[in-house]
Amino acid sequence: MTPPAAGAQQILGATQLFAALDPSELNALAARCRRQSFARGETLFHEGQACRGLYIVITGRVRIFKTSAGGREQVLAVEGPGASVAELPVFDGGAYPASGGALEPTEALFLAGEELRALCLERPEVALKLLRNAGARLRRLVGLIEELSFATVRHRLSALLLRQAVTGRKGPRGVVFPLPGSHQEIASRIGTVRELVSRNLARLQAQGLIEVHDHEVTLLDRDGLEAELSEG
Amino acid sequence: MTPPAAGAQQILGATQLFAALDPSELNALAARCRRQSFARGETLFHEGQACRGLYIVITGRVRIFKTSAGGREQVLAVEGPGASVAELPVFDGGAYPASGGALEPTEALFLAGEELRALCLERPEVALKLLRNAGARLRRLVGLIEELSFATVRHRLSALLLRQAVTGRKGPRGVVFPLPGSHQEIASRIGTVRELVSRNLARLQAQGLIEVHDHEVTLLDRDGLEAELSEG
DNA sequence: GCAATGCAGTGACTGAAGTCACCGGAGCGT
DNA sequence: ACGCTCCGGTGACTTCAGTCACTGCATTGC
Repeated sequence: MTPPAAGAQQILGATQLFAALDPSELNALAARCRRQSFARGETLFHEGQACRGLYIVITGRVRIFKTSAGGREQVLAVEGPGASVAELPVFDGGAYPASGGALEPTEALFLAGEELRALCLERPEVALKLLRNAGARLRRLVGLIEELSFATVRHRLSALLLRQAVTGRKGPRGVVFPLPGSHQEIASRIGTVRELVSRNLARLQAQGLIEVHDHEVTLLDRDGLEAELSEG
Repeated sequence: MTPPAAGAQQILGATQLFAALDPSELNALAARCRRQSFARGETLFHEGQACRGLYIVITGRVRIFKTSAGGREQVLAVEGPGASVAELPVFDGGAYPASGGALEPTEALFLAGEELRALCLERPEVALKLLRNAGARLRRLVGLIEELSFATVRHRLSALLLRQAVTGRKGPRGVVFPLPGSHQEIASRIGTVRELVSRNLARLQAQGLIEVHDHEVTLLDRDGLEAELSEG
């Protein structure tokens, strides 16, 4: 809960949400933000808490997740620098629908709900950006539903790896990229448990589609992995 | 594709989205809508089509669904009179993320995307309403993800019945309400197949929790059914 | 009346998902 | 060095989900 940061207006101006605002508006907005720091693993907000406002990620990554009665977690989204988190519950007045936690040491700006609503009335462009964001978010959630409903764990894992591969660098035997977290974390992203991630990674490796060392994946056979997605 | 209907402004004024507009604005908006009719089972729009605009349901019900490669369907939402459908893809410029079909003979107003965006800039309250709607929609999708990820078919079916029960009337032996569609339709709502709906309904009946005749369900033991939700 | 169609029930089976228990290694604090 | 915790791997097992095949029943249309 540090005081409004110097430089907050630059940060805000760099987010796509507020890019349309002019410097004086950014200044006014920045004055209303609080800068907050979170350690790795720390929680920004809990599912069920009344929603006070939204967070804008400056550095680090935030994961949004649900927890089951049995302790399993399902990740709904992972947001990095420049993204905003929990803008939507701000508008329907309810509680946070899920929890938000820092995957890494994270800096964020917090903006109270009223401020954002007031800004939307004053500058409708901001509301349009929010709606655009909401649309994108909706798409991703629908994609997750599709995967959970239609695809096996192996499918979902393959799809995750292929998505991750676009961030990778080219190696001698294929694209190389880091595993997106521990097996546990991967499991909670694709809606399963640790053991199945381990087994399915082993299986994909046995099929010669990928190779895993440490936490580095080499994509040996992209077409083969893509074929995993279509078959039963 | 009938001409702008007389009475369209009354219909629009009755939706929560446009309730804030005054009569002259409603009139202007109504002039821009097209009234469309759909037979039971007819498709309003297909997943993947470029999104041209949104629909406002007048009468009937519309289901939003995804189709898998194997032909299975997953229902994302069912919207009735007064609700709007596909407002979100209007704002992020992409294709419809899912298909929309009429569950019953349905009348709807179609409003082109540009009109809605223009209205949002002119009357930011409308944008706020849209954001509120989006929040509610998000909540429902997150709830679906939670169910798919954590709950068994029996859980999901029990939850659906309990949700449905609030619309029922009181009978001599418990609340009575209609099954929400065929087994096939229920299956696509809770993300499974016909046979499992049949079996699980039979099982709940054998446990004495419900009774099904024709398409009428009698909820005999609400607490027992709620207990299904919490256990493994 | 008779095919055609769509809906519901059920038995048998297969394969996927998840659980439990246990092992071994890496990193950390004391 | 020691214990602690977190992570990964694996075998054995149970339960759940989904598929296939077939039956019967009602509706509809010719």
